[in-house]
Amino acid sequence: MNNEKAPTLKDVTPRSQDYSQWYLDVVLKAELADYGPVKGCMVIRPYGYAIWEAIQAELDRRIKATGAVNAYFPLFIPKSFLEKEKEHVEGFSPECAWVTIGGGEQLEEPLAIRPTSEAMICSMYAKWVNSWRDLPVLINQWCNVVRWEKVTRPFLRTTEFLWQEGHTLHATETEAEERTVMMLDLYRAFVEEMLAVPVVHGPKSEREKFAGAKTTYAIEALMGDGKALQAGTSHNLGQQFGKAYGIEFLDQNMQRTVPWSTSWGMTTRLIGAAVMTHGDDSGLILPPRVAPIQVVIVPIPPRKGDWSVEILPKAREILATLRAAGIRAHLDDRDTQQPGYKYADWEMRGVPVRLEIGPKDVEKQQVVLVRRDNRAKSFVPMPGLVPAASALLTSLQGDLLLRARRFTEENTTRVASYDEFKSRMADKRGFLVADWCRDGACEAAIKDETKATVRVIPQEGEAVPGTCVRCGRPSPRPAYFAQAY
RNA sequence: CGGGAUGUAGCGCAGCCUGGUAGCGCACCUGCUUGGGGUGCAGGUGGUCGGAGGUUCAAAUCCUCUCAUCCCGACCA
Repeated sequence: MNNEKAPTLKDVTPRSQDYSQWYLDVVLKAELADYGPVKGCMVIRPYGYAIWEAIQAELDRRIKATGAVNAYFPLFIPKSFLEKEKEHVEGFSPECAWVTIGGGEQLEEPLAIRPTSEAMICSMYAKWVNSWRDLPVLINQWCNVVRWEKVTRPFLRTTEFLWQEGHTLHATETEAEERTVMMLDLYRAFVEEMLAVPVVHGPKSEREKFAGAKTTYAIEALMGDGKALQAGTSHNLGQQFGKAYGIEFLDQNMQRTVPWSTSWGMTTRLIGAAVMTHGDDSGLILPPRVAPIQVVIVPIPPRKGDWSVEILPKAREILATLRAAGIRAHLDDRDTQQPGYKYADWEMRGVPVRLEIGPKDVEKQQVVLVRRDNRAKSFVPMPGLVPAASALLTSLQGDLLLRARRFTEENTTRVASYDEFKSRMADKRGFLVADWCRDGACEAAIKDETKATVRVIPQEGEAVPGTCVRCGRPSPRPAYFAQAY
């Protein structure tokens, strides 16, 4: 049952009114992050960092399950290292931060603060790899990187951000391509299962690919305002980096061979993706699997007398029971706030399930459970609490994905004419599925005229050739277009 | 990096035009009260007015520069 109407948080801009202001409001007021003293550098506060930790824990587990291991490489990259791969340096130099002074003295060679670690890691690989027996190399790193961005937004685009970057070397081109696609699929599954964010996936256009890559694959999610957000990338780097950094191995035929490499990463941007995908006018809605608090217990004091006599002990007992069952629970025992205030407060923070325990419930040996997404209320007998709470969390997780998927589908449109493309992009935006000739000039013109870019070119299913929505030349299969974050 | 806006207490704002030693609401602290959707009352704490320089007897207020944030455009996880 759906109870009271959503009380609008008086301090959060309604999502329907101003999406981007709403986003900033909830990120700040739910205490996920705060602005630091340097432009584009945010502080990730404990509540936001706990989400990142949940993401890290599971993503790390899944990455290791593919055979990769973790390592750590230096933050500083000598200028000459970065310059070895031409396309790569051209792509990244505009957003590089440089250290030129150390210990009070001018450095002989400037050091880049890593914008990504291909240069550093490949240089080390050149020392470590000699034989086909050394392959594959499958290393992942969790770290921070810095990219000097002009326009920044908390989590979505910050000057410094946290991520994982995997870097692999393979003896064959096929194996590298398999790895690239495998990691993309791992990312897709992770984002859908953990963050309940549905994505489209496939290779990028030439124009949108990673600097120096042969092919870039990406997952892209559609946000509530109809703009697409790149949520993860996996690059097939071919032999480019191997050649540039002098990596060679002796293969089984005693031939000196340059290995094929890949790299793949996901970032703290995922937190922004989850916020934008699921939130509502009352604030955040966190997917249970990454929510720092899955169940918040709000004790209701008796009309007369002391809540510490009966209510609080019961609430503590419930807290212990839930925690023992592996549910991340929190007891809000602040006696300075009213229950109603606490409801609004925890809703704003996106806690998936609220548990109310008051005099009436103690009497009836029950608790009240309320879902964050639709505020549906259920009365649960105390003995069945753990299974009921678990089931509620599970179904909420599933429903969030379904709801987001429905939204994405409803805002994905197959367009046949450029007029339709333009009017649609000027109006509701969303994903537009359109045939495209693969010509970069045409792509650039589309961006000029509609602000939309090629997000991915999905490969599954039969290729149905068509004609380019803009110029009419042949198109092997349609691409997904959207305005991007 | 261009165009626009903003910056005064933790948050939201007034004061600036017309210079004269800083105010309101919320939050916070104390006490009582209240408690199943943001209780109420009373009393209190807190600000070198984003920063630097200038004009002036005197600057939150006028001038210059600078930094940050937001919005709109060109480049990017």
